[in-house]
Amino acid sequence: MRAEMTEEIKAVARRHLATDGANLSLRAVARDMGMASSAVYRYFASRDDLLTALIIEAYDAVGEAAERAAAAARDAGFADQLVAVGHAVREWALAEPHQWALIYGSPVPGYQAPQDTIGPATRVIFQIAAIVRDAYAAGRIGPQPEISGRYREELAAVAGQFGPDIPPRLVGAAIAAFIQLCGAVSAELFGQLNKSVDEDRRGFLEFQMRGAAAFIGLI
Amino acid sequence: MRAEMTEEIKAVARRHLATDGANLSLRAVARDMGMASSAVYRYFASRDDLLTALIIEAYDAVGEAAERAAAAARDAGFADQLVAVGHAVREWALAEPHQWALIYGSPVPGYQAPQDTIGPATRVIFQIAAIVRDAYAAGRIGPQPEISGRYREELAAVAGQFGPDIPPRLVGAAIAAFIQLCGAVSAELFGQLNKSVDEDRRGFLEFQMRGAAAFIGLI
DNA sequence: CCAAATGCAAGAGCGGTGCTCTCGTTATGG
DNA sequence: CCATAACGAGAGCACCGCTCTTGCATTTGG
Repeated sequence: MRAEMTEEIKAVARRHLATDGANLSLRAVARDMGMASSAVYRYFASRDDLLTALIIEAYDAVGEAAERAAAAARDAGFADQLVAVGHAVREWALAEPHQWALIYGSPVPGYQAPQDTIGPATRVIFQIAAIVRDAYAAGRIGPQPEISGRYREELAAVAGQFGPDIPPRLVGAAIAAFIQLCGAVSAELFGQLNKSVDEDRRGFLEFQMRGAAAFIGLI
Repeated sequence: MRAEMTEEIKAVARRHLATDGANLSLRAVARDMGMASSAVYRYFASRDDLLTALIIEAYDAVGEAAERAAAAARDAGFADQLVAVGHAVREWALAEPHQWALIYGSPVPGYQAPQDTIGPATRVIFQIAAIVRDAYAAGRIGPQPEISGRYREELAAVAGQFGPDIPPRLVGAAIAAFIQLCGAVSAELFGQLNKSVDEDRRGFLEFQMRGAAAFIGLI
C-alpha cells in the first residue's frame, strides 16, 4: 500500500505538471490528495526526489513511444523508421509538453540528476542507433566520408556499445540525428519557431528527420 | 539616473543568474543592492519584467557573438563561416550557461514572451541565413533536391525575408542548421551528452556544423 | 520663497513555497 | 499483550513575489 500511495502521489503530481506547469508544488499535490504537505515526505524525501521519479517515468514514456513507432515501421525502409521515431517522439512531446521540458529542457536549478535517470534517458538515442545499426548490417547505408581527430576516437570508443565494427562516423551521425530531433521538438515547444514555422510543423519535423537520414547515408 | 539604477539592477540580477541559477530571486537582488525588495518594483513592474530585460540582453549578446564570428571569418569559406558561428555561439553559451537556458531552455512557467523579445531572438538565425544567402549568391551551393508539400509553401513565404529568389529548400536547410546548433549546445549544457560525449565536445559541435553545412550544400 | 506635487525607498503584510520537528494514532510483529 | 515502527497532522521556520501605506527628499509651480 506504500507503493500504491507513492504511485498516486506521482499521478497527482503528473496531473499538476500537465496543468500548472513546471513549478510543481508539493503542497498543492498534498492538498489535492487531502493530506498535509508533511505527509508527502513519508514517501518522497524531497521535491527533487519526486521530480526524479517523474523524470524517470517521462524518459521511459518517450522511450517506449519511440520503440513502439520503430517496431510498427519495421517493414518500411530504414529512413522511414527514423522518420516514424521522430514523429512519435514529437507527438509524445506535444501531448506532454511539461514532461518534455522536464527531461530535455533546462535542468531544474540545484537539481542533480541521480544515476537512476541515465538508463531510461538513453532509450530514444539507443532506438535511433539500433535503426542505424540494422541499416548498416543490411548494407543500406551509402559510402560516407570518414572523420578524423579526437572526436573520431571518442566516437570509436562509444561505438562498441551499439554493435561490433560500426564505423565511428555512423555513431556520430546517429547522435546528430538524435540532436536534430531533440532540437527540433524543443524549438517547437519552447517557442523558437514562432513567427517562423507556424503552419506545417509536422512537415518541419519530417524535413529535419529526412535531413538526418540523408546525413547518416540511409538509402 | 533612473536608467543607471535599472542598469545596476540588471547587472546584479545577471550576476545572481550566473551563480545561483535560474530561480532568480528579486529579494536577493534587492538585498545585494542594500535596498528593500519593494524598491526594485520602482524599476521593474514584476519579476517577469526583469527576466524579459535579461532575456533581451542575452539574445543580443549571443547574436552579437555570432555576428562578430561571422565577420571575422568573412575571408574563409562559407562552410567555415558557419562553423565559426557555431563555435562562437557554443562558447558564449559555455560562458553564460544560465543565460542560454533562459533563452533556449524551457520557458519560465507562466511567463509569456512579449513582442520586444522576437527582434533580438532572430539575430543568430538571421546570421546563419545571411551566410547561406551569400553563398547562394556566390554560386557556392551545390544542386540540392527540392522539397514539396505544405512545408515548402511555408518556407517559400518565409524566404522573402532573407532575400529575393532564395529556394525554399535553402531556407529550410538554414533553419535546420540553426536547430542543429541550438540542439547541440543545449544537449551539451543540459547534460544530454553525459556518458556519451565527454572528451571532445568542441569536436562534437564542429561535426554537427559540418553536417549542417553539407546538408545546406555548401561547397 | 513657500507650498504643492512628484519620485523614491522602506516597512509591514498577505498568501504562497520547501522543509523540519513534534506529537498523537494506528498497525504490526515478537 | 505490548513495544516498535510507520503514518498523518499540525505548527513553525525561512524564504519567495507582490501590494499597500507611510515618510522623506526633491523638484516644480505659483
